[in-house]
Amino acid sequence: MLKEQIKSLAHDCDGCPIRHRAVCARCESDELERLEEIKYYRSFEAGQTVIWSGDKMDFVGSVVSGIATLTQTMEDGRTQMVGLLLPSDFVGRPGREGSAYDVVATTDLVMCCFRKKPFEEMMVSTPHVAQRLLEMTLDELDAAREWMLVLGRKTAREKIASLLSIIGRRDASLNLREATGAVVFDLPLTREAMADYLGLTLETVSRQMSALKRDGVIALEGKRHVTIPDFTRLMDEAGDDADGGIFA
Amino acid sequence: MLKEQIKSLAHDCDGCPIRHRAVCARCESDELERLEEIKYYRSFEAGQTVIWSGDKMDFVGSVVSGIATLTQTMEDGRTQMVGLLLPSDFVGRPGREGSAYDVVATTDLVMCCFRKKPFEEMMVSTPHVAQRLLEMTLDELDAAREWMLVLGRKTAREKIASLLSIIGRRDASLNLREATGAVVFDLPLTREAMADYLGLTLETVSRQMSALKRDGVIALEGKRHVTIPDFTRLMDEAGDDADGGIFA
DNA sequence: AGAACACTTTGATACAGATCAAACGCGCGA
DNA sequence: TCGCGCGTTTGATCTGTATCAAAGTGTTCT
Repeated sequence: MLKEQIKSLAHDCDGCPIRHRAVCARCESDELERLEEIKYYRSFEAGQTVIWSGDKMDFVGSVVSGIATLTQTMEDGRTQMVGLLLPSDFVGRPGREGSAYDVVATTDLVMCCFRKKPFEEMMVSTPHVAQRLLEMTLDELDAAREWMLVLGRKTAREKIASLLSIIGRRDASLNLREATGAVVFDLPLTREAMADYLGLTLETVSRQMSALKRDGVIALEGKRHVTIPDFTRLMDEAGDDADGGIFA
Repeated sequence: MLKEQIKSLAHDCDGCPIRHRAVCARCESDELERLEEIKYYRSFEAGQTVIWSGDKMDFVGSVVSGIATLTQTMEDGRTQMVGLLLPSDFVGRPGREGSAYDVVATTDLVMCCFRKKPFEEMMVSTPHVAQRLLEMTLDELDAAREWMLVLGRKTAREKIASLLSIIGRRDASLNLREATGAVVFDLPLTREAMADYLGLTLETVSRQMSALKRDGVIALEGKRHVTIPDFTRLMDEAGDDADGGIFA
């Protein structure tokens, strides 16, 4: 059924779900035509590795649907997630041969790819692509730095609350909000992936999830379906300034 | 004497020490002239705050000499360094009003500034500036992600070794290498700043520095002058793949 | 239905690094 | 010269999270 998804959106940027948020967001229709010429879709199943760290990357691209992770691993197996790729996020670095990270599909994944060489040429000739990529890279850098504060200075409980608030914020801005004001979403990550994100062990993640549930900060249905009755309370637990930008 | 420094390099990009590495690196001479028109120098003393988090930033700019830090602080005072700014590094984000971080001069500091509005206009009209800024931002993102692995997964000893190896690598590539092959440099950071960089307490930093010294991984003269007799050994202690790219 | 498997929860214990506390060294101004 | 202050070191103790271990849940395959 992945193949079906691909067929359904093949070669039509106008109907593309990420048209207005990805690298191509700023492109005029003539620029878009040039991109269409060099683009192609690839799909990956949940768990599949998209790129191995160190491998030569001959393409760059955008996540169209699904979720992928960027991880770094030490020789002894310790691993740290360094990026969480959601639809519209960009993968790969123009001007670098190999990937510095493992890219792994967390869910079934569809990517819109461009061969690297032609894309790099477009970067020079099409300022709108380069502009948008700069903007996206700056956003990613901001996110990485916020994450550094989480990794370096927050307690396990605060880390979990921070992660839930990041995911909840994103989902709230797009779709799922209950009439009551509660935020509801499905966790796209296993306990182990959450641990890799936060620099914890999966046991600690599990314990802190149980604790947040016991304290009424979150409600769980099954292991993955999360309800946040009071988002401000969650932000509080995350140690973030509760300036509540989301609910403005 | 800061004023003297400023005078000595005022308005002459050709003699600028960061000419070939900063945002202006790719500029042709006509583009450089346009930059010269909107640039001005500012100097800061060690310890001075360049920008407060949340403040409106009406300029962007490059570090010409000295060192500055980017830090984030929680309400209760926990702080995490999220960037270490060396000569040629860029400060500020085109397209954002306020700064998300405190920028503090760690040593006496000279910056080459551009008023934000004209600089943003140049970003559009001068592709070489935008191209170079993208490249630099991607490098910073890579550095931030390497740092995330350090913060999330490394032990205190590995963290210290990682920091020393980062500073040592930079200095080794520029200048100070002994005939013996040893790397020698002055630490530009206090123990407290190192702790903020690494997500540790200053006591732990001090203890691990003592331990590395005791074990012969580093030698100290005074508190700040560091000698690394065997860089590969240090990389080992940092838990990094000792693929020794520096000494290639 | 039952077995096999992946993911998760919970418990007992160990330990790295935090915290609290004291003292050291050194440059600087009086 | 003294003494003050800042950065640093070192010591004693505490604690949050990792580690080791076992059992629970739910899903897929036969």
